[in-house]
Amino acid sequence: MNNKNNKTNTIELDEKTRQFTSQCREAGLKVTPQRIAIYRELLKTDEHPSAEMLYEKVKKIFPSISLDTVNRTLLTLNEIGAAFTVVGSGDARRFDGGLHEHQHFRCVKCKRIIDFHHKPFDNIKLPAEISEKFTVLRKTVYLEGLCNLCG
Amino acid sequence: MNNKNNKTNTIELDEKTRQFTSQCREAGLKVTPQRIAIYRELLKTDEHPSAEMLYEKVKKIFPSISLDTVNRTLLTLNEIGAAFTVVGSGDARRFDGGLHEHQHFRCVKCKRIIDFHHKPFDNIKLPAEISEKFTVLRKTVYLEGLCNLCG
DNA sequence: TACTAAATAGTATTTACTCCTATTTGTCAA
DNA sequence: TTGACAAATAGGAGTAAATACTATTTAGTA
Repeated sequence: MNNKNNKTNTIELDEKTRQFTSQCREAGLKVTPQRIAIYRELLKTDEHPSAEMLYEKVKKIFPSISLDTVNRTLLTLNEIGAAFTVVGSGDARRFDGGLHEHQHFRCVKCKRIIDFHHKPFDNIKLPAEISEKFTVLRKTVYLEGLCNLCG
Repeated sequence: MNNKNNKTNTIELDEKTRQFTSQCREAGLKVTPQRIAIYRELLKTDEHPSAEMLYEKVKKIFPSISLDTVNRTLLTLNEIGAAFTVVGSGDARRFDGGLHEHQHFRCVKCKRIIDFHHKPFDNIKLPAEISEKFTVLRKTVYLEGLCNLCG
């Protein structure tokens, strides 16, 4: 292993880019240099960037690219499964009276957050690797998908 | 049971309000009617409201309340543990190249998202109650806390 | 009852994201 | 290879969410 963290090395990156190109064509998407650049910048980092963060990186390659293009492209990648949005990110902050132990299911379409309770999820055991290194304040099982009304 | 979902009935609500009052005083916070109203409106719903949603409700009681007050108050409640923010909500959308199966730890202070991988978390078994009712697209164990740099 | 620190109202600003439109470009078929 | 067309992009405008700022009000207390 000569690559730290989850970063992708050059050979892997080129291979992934080829796969990505096919994936675009299969999905009926055009293979634009901007799209490739955004994809590659995303793979090159392990910092889970926002659209804004990637925009700054891609701008070094395409100085005239717009933030909207970066954002739209990332959402498109998410749709074809070439990249993912970090679960739970990107929505307005929501609050919870939190009276009982429970877990959340979030509908990606209508954005409803629905409580459910499954006892085995109440006390998840963390690996020592994590609990030694970080102060874990909250741990939960989080589900996303389509609710009964949207599905 | 004559209360649907997680909604709190009147008796419970009054009891919770008393507890909340003590909790404020213990934390050195003033007990203002606005604060009480916000807290009670939060408990009365199971829709996991945003600050904006609660603002609309509380405005019926205090027509001149400001959105900022609602938002600040909710963040304060979260700090003293009288309410909770829904895990993962309230931040800019973040993306992930998602090359390998992994889970996320999010630092609440610096907002870094850190990957970790704990095999037992890869295939969580859902209760039938959920998988029958909803189309679950993603399921994950999500951790929040303080990272090694902020802790 | 009067003082003080904390909280609030109202407004302004910042940030994240989405929408709109004219222009450009990748793809496909002749 | 070229031309047509749908898709994608650039740039800017618009919208929503969250935060910051400041003058005023209020809860706690002595």
